[in-house]
Amino acid sequence: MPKEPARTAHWLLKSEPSTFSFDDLWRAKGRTTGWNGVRNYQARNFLRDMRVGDGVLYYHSGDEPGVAGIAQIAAVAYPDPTQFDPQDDGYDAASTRDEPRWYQVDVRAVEKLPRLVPLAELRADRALAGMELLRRGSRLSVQPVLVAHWDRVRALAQAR
DNA sequence: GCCAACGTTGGC
DNA sequence: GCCAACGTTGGC
Repeated sequence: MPKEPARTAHWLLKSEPSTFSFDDLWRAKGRTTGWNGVRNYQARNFLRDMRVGDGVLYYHSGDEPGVAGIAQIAAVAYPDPTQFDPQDDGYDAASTRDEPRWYQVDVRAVEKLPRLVPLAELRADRALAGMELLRRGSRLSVQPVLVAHWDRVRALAQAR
């Protein structure tokens, strides 16, 4: 069997900072948390494509939308336990432990950016044209990011 | 299988 | 508060 080609993937994860901000992740035990609660099939499928070490742009939605920090995938997908908890918002009565419907990964904070890179600035940057995040009405909370866009966002964070 | 109604996300 | 863009639900 041929060896798998070297693979570096990059992603963007959205979070409402009032729910769980990048600083919350930074302060978490091991700077790591389980990314649970995803209940969208497309997003779920991306979660299952993730590998340990993949890069993550940590995006804040809400009042001050923008990229807040850099994280990485710390564990590949495993069943999201909240789907089995009737008290949880993400409870899914149709999901079974034998065939779980929803997955999560572990995410670890790796780098505080010198500043939050505002969404408006991303939109204004021609090098980022075509980024999923910038599509009108884009709501997907888990998105793949092209390496060129990854590099560009990180460069913008260092600018000014 | 179609589609209308409804709910949610999230920017502005 | 408004609205665009979906995803889901349920009737038929």
